[in-house]
Amino acid sequence: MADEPEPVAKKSRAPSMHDVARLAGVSHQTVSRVINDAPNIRDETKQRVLDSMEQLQYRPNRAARALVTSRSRTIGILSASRTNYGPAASIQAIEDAANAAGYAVTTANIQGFESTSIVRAIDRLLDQAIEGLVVIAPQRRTFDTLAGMALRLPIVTLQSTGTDGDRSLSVDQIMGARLATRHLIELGHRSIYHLAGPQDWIEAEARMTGFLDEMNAQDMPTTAPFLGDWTAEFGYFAGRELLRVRDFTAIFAANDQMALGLMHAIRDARLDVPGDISIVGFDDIPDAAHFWPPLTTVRQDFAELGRRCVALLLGGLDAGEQYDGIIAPTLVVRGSTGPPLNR
Amino acid sequence: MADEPEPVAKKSRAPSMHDVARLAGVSHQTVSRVINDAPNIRDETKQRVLDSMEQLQYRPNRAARALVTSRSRTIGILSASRTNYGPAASIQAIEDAANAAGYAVTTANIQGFESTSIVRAIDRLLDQAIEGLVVIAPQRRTFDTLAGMALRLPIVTLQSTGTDGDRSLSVDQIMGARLATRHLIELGHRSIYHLAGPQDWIEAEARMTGFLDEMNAQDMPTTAPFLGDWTAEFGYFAGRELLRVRDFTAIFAANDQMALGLMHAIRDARLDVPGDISIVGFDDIPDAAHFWPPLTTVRQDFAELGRRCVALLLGGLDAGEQYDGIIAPTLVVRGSTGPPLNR
DNA sequence: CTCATCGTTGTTCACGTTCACAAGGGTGAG
DNA sequence: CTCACCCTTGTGAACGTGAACAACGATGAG
Repeated sequence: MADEPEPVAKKSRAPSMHDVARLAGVSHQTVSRVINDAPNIRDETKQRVLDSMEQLQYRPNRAARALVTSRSRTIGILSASRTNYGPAASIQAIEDAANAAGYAVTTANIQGFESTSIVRAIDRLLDQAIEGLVVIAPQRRTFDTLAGMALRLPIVTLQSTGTDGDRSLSVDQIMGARLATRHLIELGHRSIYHLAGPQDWIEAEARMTGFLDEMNAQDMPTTAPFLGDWTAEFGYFAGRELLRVRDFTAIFAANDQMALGLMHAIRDARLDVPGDISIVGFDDIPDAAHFWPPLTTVRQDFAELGRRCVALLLGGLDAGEQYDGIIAPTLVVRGSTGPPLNR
Repeated sequence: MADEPEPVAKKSRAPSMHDVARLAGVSHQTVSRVINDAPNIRDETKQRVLDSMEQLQYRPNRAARALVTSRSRTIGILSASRTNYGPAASIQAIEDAANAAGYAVTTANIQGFESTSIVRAIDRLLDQAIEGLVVIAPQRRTFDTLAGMALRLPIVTLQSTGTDGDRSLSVDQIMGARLATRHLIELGHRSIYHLAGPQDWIEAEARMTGFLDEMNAQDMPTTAPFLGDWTAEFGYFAGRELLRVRDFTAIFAANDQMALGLMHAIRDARLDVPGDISIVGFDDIPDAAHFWPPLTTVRQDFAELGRRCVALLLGGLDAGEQYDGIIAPTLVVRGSTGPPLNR
């Protein structure tokens, strides 16, 4: 354990500001000024510092900076089911935008359904000293828990909650659902089912609301929606159930995966889509155009959503921007819908 | 801007160890010992500290800890195309496992195809002072760039690179491809095409190798594989191209999305899957069971992969475990394959 | 020529934690 | 009774950075 020679490298430690300063023949504060490009530095000095940084492969120590400024420059994302296309695309976009703004991103996933799992996830984010929180694809319970924790953080949610406390930003799910429903009605369908998302999910509720709103607006009789779990698997079994009665000519599924499962069940019953039954989905995942038949669905611009989300979060608390936080979805008509022919 | 009263709260600052220490009537060091549960603390003292922490809602300051220990307890993930199911599932699993071990995770995404983009992504991770790096779904170029940067970090890649420098862990892509190919041969197919992934991708190469190996092993003639881009869209157009000649009875696609596109093109040509043409995919994404027809494919256990990945990274450098880093994939036979009937 | 001012750079401290070491009190052996 | 030792706790320094303030030289006005 005696002192070792260590000819060139002084320590195995990463170079610090002081090392750069020494090499450049200035004080560490001057180096700091160069890094944060403060005004009033002589060009020649600045260049010398930059050269030294380059030569030493210097990297600012984020922890030290965070300590002294008490700013972590980190954004937290709280999400559920991040293997689904929508959340994944949103996370991606948020991360890109955050990085561009010099922020890092950490994510935490809600594992189960109990609220302890939610608390744990938020705890992990708080441990990271996040400066802002984005909530993706949430369930109502998430918000209740969040509200109960009384966080002192800017929070943006990617789905409108209806509550006023936090700012939200979302694709207008209700309008999307109305577009889908109206499309079916205009094709001549009179008996339309809705295969909804799970109870308690904000998005599922909004889509269901949109469906019921439009049906009522057009004086159409409605039946109670089926509650699903977003998976193709569930769509398949729901389809088999529904086909026992078959008192409908169209189904609006709350997402593309369930629509896929539905179509599977319908084909199994030797019925035709859209001849016997029309199907509309929601999300426009990349695969939807190649389902059989290609799926009519509602497109959400996840990337745009992510970008605006970060802008909202980092743009500070400039209110007023709060209410253009709604992005209009568009209907994409493909082969899975048509007039109710075989009846 | 005058001083405000602030009756109760001394500062708006978060409570620190000293605050806890003062409240509990001990020194900050004792608090530190409680947090890191060091031995030799009287139970009564410990409890008093815990109570104070609870009362003040104390949270350790990660930045301060990182500064003094020079350990960030953060793992970096470098990924490409994280909206795809495979990478997304892997990231999820890695994050869960890392969190369980008390580590945080940051991800960086390779945006384009130039190596500057790769360098930038790694730079962002290094700014976070990551202690280990996981590389997911990489292209060869990623590794070249990585090697050029000579990082002093433990690196684990989720796909075998063939190079010895870094430790890798992977589903055995070659074996998976052989399973798929053998299945087609055993069904009686003699002319089989391979729709491969993009050039330069490790996984794509491995699957192609597996395909060619098995074909050669069984003395089957092979044609040059088609190179795709993983998307259903490409699969669709590739299918249209291939069907102009139609000198084959089966196609092995390098992933499920391309297989989906292929089946779309085949139906458009009024041909039957599997009657006219059999299709095998790769990945077993959750939707694959509900494609039409349900897709025969190769299942990879992404979750297991992620778990082992973190174990490998954090388990330190205990060599010897290095070579059980291969997870066997399994073939899942569904409706998209059958004997070549209509010929 | 003198003094104020501005542009540039340096000095010192604080952030919240862990580490190395020291100090205090109790216990047991001789 | 005394001393050594262990258990428990405290003290001071250090990590790398940014903020506040000070200091220095040059410049320009009077």
